[in-house]
Amino acid sequence: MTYSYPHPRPLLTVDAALFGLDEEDLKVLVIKRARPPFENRWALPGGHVDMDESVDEAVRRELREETGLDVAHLEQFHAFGAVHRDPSRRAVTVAYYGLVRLSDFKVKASTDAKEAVWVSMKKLPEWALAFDHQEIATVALERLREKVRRQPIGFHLLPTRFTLSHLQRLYQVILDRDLDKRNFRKKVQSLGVLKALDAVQKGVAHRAARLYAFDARKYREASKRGVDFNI
Amino acid sequence: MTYSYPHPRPLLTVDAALFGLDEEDLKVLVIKRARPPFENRWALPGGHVDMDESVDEAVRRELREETGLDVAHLEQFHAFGAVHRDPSRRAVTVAYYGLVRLSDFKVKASTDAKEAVWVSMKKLPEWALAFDHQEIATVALERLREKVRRQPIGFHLLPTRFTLSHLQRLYQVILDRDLDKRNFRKKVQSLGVLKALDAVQKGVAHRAARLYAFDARKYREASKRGVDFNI
DNA sequence: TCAAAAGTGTTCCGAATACACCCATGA
DNA sequence: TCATGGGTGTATTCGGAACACTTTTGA
Repeated sequence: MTYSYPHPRPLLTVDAALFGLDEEDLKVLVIKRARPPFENRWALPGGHVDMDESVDEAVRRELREETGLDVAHLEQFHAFGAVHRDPSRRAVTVAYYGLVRLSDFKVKASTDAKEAVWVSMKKLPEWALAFDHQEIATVALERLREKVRRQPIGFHLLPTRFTLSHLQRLYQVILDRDLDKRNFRKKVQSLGVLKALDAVQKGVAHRAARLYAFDARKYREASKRGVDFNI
Repeated sequence: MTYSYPHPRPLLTVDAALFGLDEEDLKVLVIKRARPPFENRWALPGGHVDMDESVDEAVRRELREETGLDVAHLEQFHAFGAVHRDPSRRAVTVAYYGLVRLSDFKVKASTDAKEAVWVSMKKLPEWALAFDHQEIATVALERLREKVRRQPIGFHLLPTRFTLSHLQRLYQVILDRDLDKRNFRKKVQSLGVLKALDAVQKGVAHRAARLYAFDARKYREASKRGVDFNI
């Protein structure tokens, strides 16, 4: 069965730069391609847009199929449409970035056959990603940087219970600069989207820090009246 | 001649919300469709992406063909991919917004056969645009609002020589709120991207205002070190 | 002389920044 | 007892916001 059209059509795909944070760095998920073009090379997860699904649905389906992940925050940011970005055919891709809790992912990864690796954004060039995927990931990070200063979406990268130091480290890694501890705590607590828990860290070789959780209800309220997270 | 593929492919199009400012309001350009679907209805300019051009090139070509315009600032902002956004076929569009100097356009419009109208953004619903074009125009304006606060791209909507009151009005119309005259002048002049000309308005029934021009060289310098136009 | 818009400074307030020490805990 | 990170407050600076009157010009 083939499908014919009076004019040639570019292939329409979706790709996603999924970000995760571990002890080391901000990571992006790449998977090994099973098929040409770029067979056995590393690429961002993604695939074709089918006729009976929206573009947003397509990227969620592909992520489910290729990573088994449900992504906390997924956002379209740019369409990449250079003529030869895929050397083997004309393909235009709509790109998304997503935030993943790495603590969740580690479990699911073991149940999935696909070869998937979290790569430090700093080391991305060494991986020589397929297509224009390095550019896509780089632009994705730029957009995440902008977004994270307007909305506290960074929470989605952390475990559900986290310390203020974890949160500060998250912003330092994304923004690639140091933040003052006292000012950061003042600011983040003034947003009123954190819930202090009656619990502290366990198993650390120093004073245990209080645990906090992201309060989704307070956040939605705050979102409406406009959150300013310009740290 | 037809073109066949092993899987069905959505049609890929581009559309542009071109903004212009006149004495009355912020306007968006709509053109009357010559062909189905939505024949004789109003729609944003746009069309198919050809195989031998990038998506960015496609939108510029379509604008040239349909409006004869060269657009000062043109920026991709979102891909719209709902399944039934085009009721007659599966089509995904990459949307752009652009800024046009209406003073220039008026000349060119007369040399062009196409039926094109500048519609006030406030009256857009009355025009019942084809497809999801009203949504596209609305989102475009939201993005323009955000952008105009980070980069002084608004200049592209004004004649090359303008008064500070013109500029203030521009921002008031885009942001849909009043601005304080003294604060606005302080702020915009502190950006250092304006060049005061040795000329004043002519033919006004009140004190003539000084004319200014946008200084592209100073702007590029300012852009590099990061412009903050948070008025 | 009147109407209409041009042009111009100061005060106040809130937010961002800079900055250093003691505390609790487990090893 | 020591190493490690947790936790806390104040003073200063800067930018944003509020605010009203005089000047110039053509009709």
